[in-house]
This record gives sequence, structure tokens and C-alpha cells, in this order.
Amino acid sequence: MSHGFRLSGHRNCPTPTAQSPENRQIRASDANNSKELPSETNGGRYDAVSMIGGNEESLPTDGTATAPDGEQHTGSGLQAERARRSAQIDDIRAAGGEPYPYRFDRSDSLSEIRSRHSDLKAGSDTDDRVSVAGRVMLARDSGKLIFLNIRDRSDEIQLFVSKAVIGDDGFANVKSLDLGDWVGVTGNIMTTRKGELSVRVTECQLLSKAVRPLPDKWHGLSDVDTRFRQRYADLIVNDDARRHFEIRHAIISSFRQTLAGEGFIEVETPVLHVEAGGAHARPFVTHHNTLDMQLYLRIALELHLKRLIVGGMERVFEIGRIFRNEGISTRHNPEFTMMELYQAFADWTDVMDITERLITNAARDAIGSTMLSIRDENVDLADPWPRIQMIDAASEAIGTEIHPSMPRDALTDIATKNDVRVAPQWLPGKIIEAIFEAHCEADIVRPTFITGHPVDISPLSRVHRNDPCLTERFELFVDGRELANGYSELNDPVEQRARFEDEQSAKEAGDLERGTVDEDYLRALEYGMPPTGGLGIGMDRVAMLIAGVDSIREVVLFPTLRPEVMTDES
RNA sequence: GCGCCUCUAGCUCAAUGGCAGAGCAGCGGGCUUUUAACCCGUUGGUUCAGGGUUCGACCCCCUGGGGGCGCACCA
Repeated sequence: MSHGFRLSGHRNCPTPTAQSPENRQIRASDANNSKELPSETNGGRYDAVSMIGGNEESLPTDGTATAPDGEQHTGSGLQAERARRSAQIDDIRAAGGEPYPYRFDRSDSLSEIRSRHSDLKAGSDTDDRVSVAGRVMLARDSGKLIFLNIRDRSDEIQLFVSKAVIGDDGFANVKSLDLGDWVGVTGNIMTTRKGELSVRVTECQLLSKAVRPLPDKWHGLSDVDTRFRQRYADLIVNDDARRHFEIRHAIISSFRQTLAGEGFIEVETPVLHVEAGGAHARPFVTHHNTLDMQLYLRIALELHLKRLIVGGMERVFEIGRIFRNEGISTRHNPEFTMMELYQAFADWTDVMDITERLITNAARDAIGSTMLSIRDENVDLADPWPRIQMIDAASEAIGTEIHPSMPRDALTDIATKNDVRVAPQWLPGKIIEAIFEAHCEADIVRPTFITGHPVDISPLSRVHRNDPCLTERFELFVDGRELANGYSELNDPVEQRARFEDEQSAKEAGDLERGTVDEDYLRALEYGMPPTGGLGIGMDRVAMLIAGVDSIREVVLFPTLRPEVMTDES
């Protein structure tokens, strides 16, 4: 850690400056900012020179800076830049200022100001005095006039800083701001000659000093590794990154609204499971110390939620993180967010309907339209979504009729002729699914329900009322990706036990993703579960669809990555 | 896990076997209506790491590491 910076005196209490008279002044002005006092708007409480407390103590002007560790740094480079800014912090403190004040009274968000003054003509002045806060994103210095662009969560605005208005000391302090610093300013709304909406700054307070420089102001951050590892920097400089997560938020919010409107109750069920059931996937294993027992992170929400249907809750849903110990790709993150719902007295057709409503509403709420462009095809989510049987799609793709009632050997032959490798333990339904995945899945562009999955790959689904080899199950595919999975829920405890036992023997035969017999779940079913429709939607993939991105990492804030090797230069 | 691609200044990118460069950011100077401001000057490099080939390596080869994409895995 030869280049490690330690700000002196800030690890101990009291700090060396805590006893100084200047510091007591700062404390007093902090009190002026505190919530307990009557909150008058503005009122000149922000000293125009509060950054260095009125003292004309100036920064080194020869381009060198002394880091707190005493090492001299010249020129640029990350370490030199951090040293220069750290030295600025020390100077502010030495002059009795506070580079990291406690709070700031903001009168408006930037978007509020922008909408209030949307019709202001070029070259206008107003009586609208505001206090706004944001991060300095751009700066243009023309001698006795400085233009800064600051940004808050809602928007950006220009600060118009005139030496004649703010005074020499205040002007020098604004000049010493770096891109990335947070500031709070007070002033009147105006427009420049070119019509740019601005705040004519009379007071400027540093709210937080950035010690590390921002990525390129124009190109932003494009190195994907850095973007994901330093998501904070990505969010600061990349508009798209912020937009993707706004969309994600709007989608989840929209789902909650749609579900609340249809009488669903949001619940939370355990993440730590004794048995990881409800899906075919390899789980993460963990351990509880006091109970001294092995636990699994959940791979699905299903079995707990259906226990609640047994309990009579009728309509429940959960939006929660699930974990699957499998490969990572543009479509898979080891932890991801699933929405599952269960509705008593409904069957799979009701569930397909609500799937369309949820996703169409989400698009409308998140991007204001149901029109999407998928692989250069214009898709209106509001159009009805086709419903195609899996066996029909697969049969058509290979030009041969297939059905799970056919002898396994015949299906194996057909699969092999169509370049699908068949594993020895696969049952007929699994072979059909493999043919579908190899020959149909990737070609599906617009939202399409694939229905009627074979019984042997659907241990929790109810048998199709018209075909004993199939189930009343569907999966939703869009752009070659599976987004949702739902079915008429199997509620016969005797049949469910038989299906679980088939799962267990497959697992014991070496198929690690298969399930086990969940005795407590069977006990629940014995109390009687009403006819029920259930649904699971991968929220990350819905967000990918609506945001129009090809990688799940664009809609997961902190995707799973290998640990970074930290160096002095990081 | 396998294959292909990639890693150069804080950021974005050049340099294809012959002196490691530019723009932005930074630093110094100028400019009172700019807006990716502009103008003049200027600092900054373990070219991911280690090894090899060569008179000479960012460049070619080997090993390792990070990342991306594809495959595999993944109802």
C-alpha cells in the first residue's frame, strides 16, 4: 500500500480540528442546516465562500500536490490526481471548511425546475430563487464566467456563475471544483442568450468532494468489465445504464400494480430451503451453524406459494431472488429475480391471459408503448400471442409427427436423424423437448406460448384434460428466450407423490437437477388444494425485452463476476 | 469446461518487428452568455503478468490472469 492515502486525523475521535474555533463555527452553521430548525427556503444560509470558509488559503498552483503520506506527485495519472484532490480537501479543512457537510436543503429537483420554466424565452431573468443540488458533470470556464452542468436523479441544469455576482472568493472556489464533485447552489432561474435554462448562482456549497476522476466526459465508460465491476461509475456517466434500471424498476412496479388490481397478495417465503424443489436446477449449498445442518438456496418459489393456496390465501405472488448453480451467459445470472403467482379456481388458460396483461402493462408503464423492435421485426405486445403445442411445433420443424406416446426407440431414431443427441436415461417427453429446443426455440421472435409439455418433464403440472401424455403447461418464448412458465397445478396428492418418486429415482440414477420427495408439501396437498393456475416470470428477461438489451448483465446492477484483483492502480 | 476474440495514460482510442502517440480529464496562462466551449503551453506509460524468439517485441511464440462472444450447461 505504498500509495495508500490516509486522511490524517479522521480515524480517531476527537479529531484534531474538533477543538478549533473554526470547527465550532462549522458546527454552528451545521445547526443552521439541521432539520429541527424552521425550514425557510434559502435565505442566504449558504455562505458563498463556504468551501474554504472565507480564508484565502490557496491551493498549490505549480501542478504539484503533496499526498497525505508525504509523497510528492507531479503531473497527472490517477495517483497524482487523487493526491491533488486530497490536498484540496486538507486545505478546505485547514481553512475551517467542511468538504463533506451533513445535509443540504434543496428546494426543487432539476426536473421540477425544467417543467416549471419550459417556456422561458432566451435572455430572461426570473424572480424564482431556488436551491438545487447535483453532481458536476461538465465545466466551461471563460475567464470571469463559469458554466457548470450539474445533474441530479431527475435531470441536468446549467449553473451560470459570474464573478461579479458571486464575488472573488466564491468564484475562486467554484473554479476549484472538479468534475464529479457534488454541489448545492442557490440562485435565480434565468436563461442565457442562447436560451439555455440556468441558475444564476449566488451561493455555492461543496456537498462532497470527489477524490477520483470521472471517466471520459464524452465517451463515458465502455470497457464492459469496468462497467459491471464499477457500476457506480457506469451509472454516473452512461445514460443507457441509468435508463435500463429505470425501466427495470418501472416493470416491477407495474407488475405489483397489475397484481394488486386483480386481488393478489404479495408474500415472502424462505430463501433457505431444506430441499431445493420446484424446478430442475442445481442449487447452491450452504450451512447453518447452530442447527448444524445443510441448507440450499431456493431454486424456485413454487412449493411454498402453493402451500399458501392450500392455506386459503387464494391469490398470492412473490417477487424474489432465486439462485441456480449453473453456467453464466448473456441469458443467465446465478442469482436472478422471479415473479411467481398462484390463483385459486383458475387454470392454465387464465394464467396465459394474465401473463399477457402483466407484460403488456409493464411495457406501457416502462416505455410508454407496447411496440417493440425484436430482431428488426416490429412487434406489438398488445396483439394476441400465438399458442402452439410443443409437439406440433417440433413435428413441423422436423417434418415428422412426434408424440410422447410413441415408443422411445422410434423417438430416439427421429431425434438422432435430426442431429439431437439422446441421453440413455431420457424418457420420450424429454426427447421431444430436446427436439423442440434444438429446432424451434431460437427461431421464436414474437411472444409465443408453447403449450402441452409432456408429463415426464413436468412433475408439478396437471395432466392435460384431453391427452394423458401431455400436461396443461405452457412456456412463453420471446426472441429465442424463455420468459415465463405456467400451468394448471397438480393438486392430487397421490399423483403428486408418484411424480415426486419418479423425480427422486431419476436423481438417484445420476440426474443432479431432478427433484426429491417433499413430504411436507404432500401433507399440505392432503389438506386439499383448490384447482389452481400458477405462473413464473423471469423478471430480468422481461426487463431485457422491454429495455431492448441482449445481455442480462445490462439489467442486473451487480452481476456475478470473478473477484477482482485489487492493485495500487485500481 | 471447450473454441474464437480482447486487455496500451484516470477515460476513449492509435501505433502490425524499428524513438509508445492523440483526444478528453489534469496542470499553467488567456477569455463575462458558454454548452463535448475555445485558444496557447504542459505533465502523465511495469503496453494485464511471467517466460521465450530476435540486433531490436505493444506487435511473433509459450504459460498464466481478467473480460466479451459462441458452444456446452441451463424445464
